[in-house]
Amino acid sequence: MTLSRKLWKHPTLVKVWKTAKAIPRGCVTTYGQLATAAGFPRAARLAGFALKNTPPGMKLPWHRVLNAQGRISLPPRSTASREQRRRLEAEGVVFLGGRVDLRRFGWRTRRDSPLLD
DNA sequence: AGGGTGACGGGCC
DNA sequence: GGGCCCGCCACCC
Repeated sequence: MTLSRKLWKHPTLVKVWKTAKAIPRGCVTTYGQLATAAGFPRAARLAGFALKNTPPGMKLPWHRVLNAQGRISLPPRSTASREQRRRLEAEGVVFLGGRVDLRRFGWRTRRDSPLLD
């Protein structure tokens, strides 16, 4: 939105958006996992940047991305954060004490969690 | 070219 | 568990 349209074609960001689209309904992932799954390990901030600058109109489950503690990373009382929580709960994701249990609802990919599955 | 900034994360107290 | 402190990638002056 606030940034230039040139960003919308940036290959790195495109990969992040594309990966985000694959997050299944009812699951959540973290910024770090999203970045890793997109091919950029240790670039969690990149994932946050990409989501923040998602091209208007692009259909993508941005609400399924939480921080590593299972919390919503948007400003606490903002309409955006409430919207995120509302959407997640509508998919059956449960919040306890403002947190989502990533072991229960976390999206598992082969690449970033070889220990599981 | 270099410094500041994020919807972040992991290591260390 | 909660702060701090860096490192991370890409963007912006």
